Amino acid sequence: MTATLVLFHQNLRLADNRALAFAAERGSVVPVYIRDDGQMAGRALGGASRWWLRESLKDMGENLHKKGADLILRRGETLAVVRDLIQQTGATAVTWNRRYEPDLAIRDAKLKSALQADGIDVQIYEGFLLFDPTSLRTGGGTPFKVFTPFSKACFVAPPPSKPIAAPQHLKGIDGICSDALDDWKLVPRTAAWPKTLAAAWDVSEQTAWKRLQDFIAGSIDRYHGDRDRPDIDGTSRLSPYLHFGQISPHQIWYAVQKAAAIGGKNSTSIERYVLEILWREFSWNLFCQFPALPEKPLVASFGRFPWRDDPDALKAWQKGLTGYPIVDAGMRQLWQTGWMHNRVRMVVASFLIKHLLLDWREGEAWFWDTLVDADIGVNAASWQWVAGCGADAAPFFRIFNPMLQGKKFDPQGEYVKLYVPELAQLDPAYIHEPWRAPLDQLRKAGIKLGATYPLPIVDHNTARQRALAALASIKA
DNA sequence: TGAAATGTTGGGGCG
DNA sequence: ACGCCCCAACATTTC
Repeated sequence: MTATLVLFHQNLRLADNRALAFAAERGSVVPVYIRDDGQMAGRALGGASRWWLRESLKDMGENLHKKGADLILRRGETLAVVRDLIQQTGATAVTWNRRYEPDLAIRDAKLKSALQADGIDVQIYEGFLLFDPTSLRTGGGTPFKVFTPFSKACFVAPPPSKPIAAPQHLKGIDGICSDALDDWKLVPRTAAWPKTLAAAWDVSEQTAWKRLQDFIAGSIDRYHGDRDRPDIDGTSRLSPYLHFGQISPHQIWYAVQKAAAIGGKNSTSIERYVLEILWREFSWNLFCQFPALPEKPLVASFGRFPWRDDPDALKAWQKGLTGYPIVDAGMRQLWQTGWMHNRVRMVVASFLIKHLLLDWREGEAWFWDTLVDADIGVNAASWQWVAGCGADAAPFFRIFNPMLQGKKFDPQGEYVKLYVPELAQLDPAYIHEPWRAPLDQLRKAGIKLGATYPLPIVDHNTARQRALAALASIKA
């Protein structure tokens, strides 16, 4: 029997894991998660992600143990750790699922050649993305910068590989020492956070799969209409599982395709959902082509955009104290649950950038820290999209009106009431613009604007004009 | 995967 | 019957 090291990064699952399957077939399996702080590329794991990672490793460790192999946790420089483990286990092969972050891909390529020079067999498998970002190109051979043709190219590309089952059994190796997960202190910075996150999420591979099945059996049929409604549980909420790999996009792709083939579901809804999965692919495609995506606006003129410096406004946004209920509800949902509904993400992002004129990178950094689904490629591409400086972006002048967005997508104010409880007693007619409510209505609802709930930190019309003027200033 | 400003049309009230 | 105004409803343009 020959031993194989399986390096886990983001594909933290047993099913549809080709690296793990390769190792299992080959002989003994040594599953390893290496915490290499030198590989953070200047960006440490966000707070919510630390919590999710800890839960993921716990769950996957248990699942691996049940199959017969114990997960080894190590901290240190990757090559050194791998060489040490090779020596201890006699492993003759190392395998992992491919990483796409441009700088990590370079590191992995170096690791591969270093190990090969040691005489080790190295196998790298796909898993995180459906389509190889380097292979999808426009007719002219350039990277896609527009979503629609990109998605069309996906549908005519060679189909993604079909998901495979988890190995039946794993043959482990005893006596390899591992760090204790608790010693890694993968905890967010506030003590209360893990509790609220744990109340919102059950982090396991099994849950991810069940969530997908439930979604396909239920709300995917109404996805087209409900996906924009934060007051309705109309989305799959798979994003964090997809980021950490409790589920693979391949599993989603084929499960949805199967449901479509069986029929009986609203086909517009199914297509819409698949397109959302492809937005994730598109984002990573962009990130692979433009490694500076998280830092640098794709549209060069935005390099001279007159962003304001206003720590108080930033803080008000982060805490959900802007005085605009739909914005505050979103920011508080984020803080409490590590997740925010997609429609509201667009609204709060537009508000930060356009109403407050704060740099989209400030928002990106906050999302990175607080989202359990924080994903560098998706986060960067999406913030640039809202800011109007990204690929196929919403034009900058598309400024969301928070009152209209609230009325349109949270018509009864149920979403606002849930996350902004100080407004819960207010007549729904005024819930998205409490400053317009008659005084007696406010009194009846126990609201004193400026005391129990803030007045708007900026006036909508004034802010809108200011944003348009700022845009004009960078033109030509 | 906007919103606001501006333009156009057509019905109805009314002198 | 006619012109005029008002204005909602819709369309187009502009930001």
